[in-house]
Amino acid sequence: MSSQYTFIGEYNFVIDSKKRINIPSPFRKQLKKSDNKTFVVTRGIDSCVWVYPLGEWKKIKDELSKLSSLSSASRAFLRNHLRHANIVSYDEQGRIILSKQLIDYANIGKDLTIIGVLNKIEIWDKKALISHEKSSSINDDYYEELSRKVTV
Amino acid sequence: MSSQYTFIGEYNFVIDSKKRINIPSPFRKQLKKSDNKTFVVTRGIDSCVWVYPLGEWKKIKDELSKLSSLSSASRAFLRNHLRHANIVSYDEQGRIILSKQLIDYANIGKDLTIIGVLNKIEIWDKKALISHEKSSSINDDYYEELSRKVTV
DNA sequence: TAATATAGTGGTTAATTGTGGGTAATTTCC
DNA sequence: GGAAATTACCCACAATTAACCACTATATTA
Repeated sequence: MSSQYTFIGEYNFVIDSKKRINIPSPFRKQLKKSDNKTFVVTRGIDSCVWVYPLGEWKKIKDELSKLSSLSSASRAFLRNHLRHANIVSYDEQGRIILSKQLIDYANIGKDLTIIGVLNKIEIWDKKALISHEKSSSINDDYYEELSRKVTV
Repeated sequence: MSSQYTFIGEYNFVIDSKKRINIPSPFRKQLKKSDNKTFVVTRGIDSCVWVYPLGEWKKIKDELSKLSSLSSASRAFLRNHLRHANIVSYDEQGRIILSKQLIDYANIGKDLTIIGVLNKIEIWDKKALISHEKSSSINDDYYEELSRKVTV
């Protein structure tokens, strides 16, 4: 199940007073017509925000749809994965709006670092990312994540 | 057989003195013309209220009779929950009215948390949800497995 | 190099959303 | 039946959000 998207590179942007965040133009250009200028944003594993193109998120949704509400573990899992997600479209200028919850979660101040991670985009508070890198093993996390992709 | 509805995200609302509850606007916007601004509300399996768009509800009802794969206990369980269903339409402001029975069942006070769970919507008492999260012990292995499956 | 397009950022205005009430119609109860 | 409570159907409004418009800096093209 290979992704059609290849988001790579790093960008430094700012968030404005209306909580609008620019999605780097090279990323937007990769969106399909069917993505309808729409992303799904949610909590990342570290204190960052994950951004998926709508089409990519639909794959996740399809997996989630298979889970039965009769299982309490499934219910808890669904809740935890869905409640922090938002569907957002970008405006004429290419910006999306982040919810206050996600901004708080990722400790987003003014300066951001946006990173392409293959099929998804990560939004970090600039300082938070730096200290996260220092604090230890960002590389481990990525390898961990990559290993998951290859295994499946 | 995936649903046409994709309710996701979390909203914090209040219930007013007339027991009216606002359905988050992004959820209402997903309703089809044929849903006729109408939901079916019923007891959730956890102590929350489940809300289905009318069309989705009909599908679920139909499916239920075909679900021979489920144990009879599960079917009985589900039927029992579906039995307490009410049909409600939302008013000009987008609010539905909850029956006293459902309010009692879900221990609904003033502050609510509404969560989109794909084809249905859950209404929780805010505090009740928090304590439910704390108390419910999830099977870590299973949870881990799910998250591996879903992480794209 | 001048002209043109694009990308990122900032504002203004108009519409929407969530919440609160009021009043008439309906139901419930004695 | 009539009083009391409940429900349905309106109207109001502050706060938030969405839809535009504008400007600057960089890159591209002729």
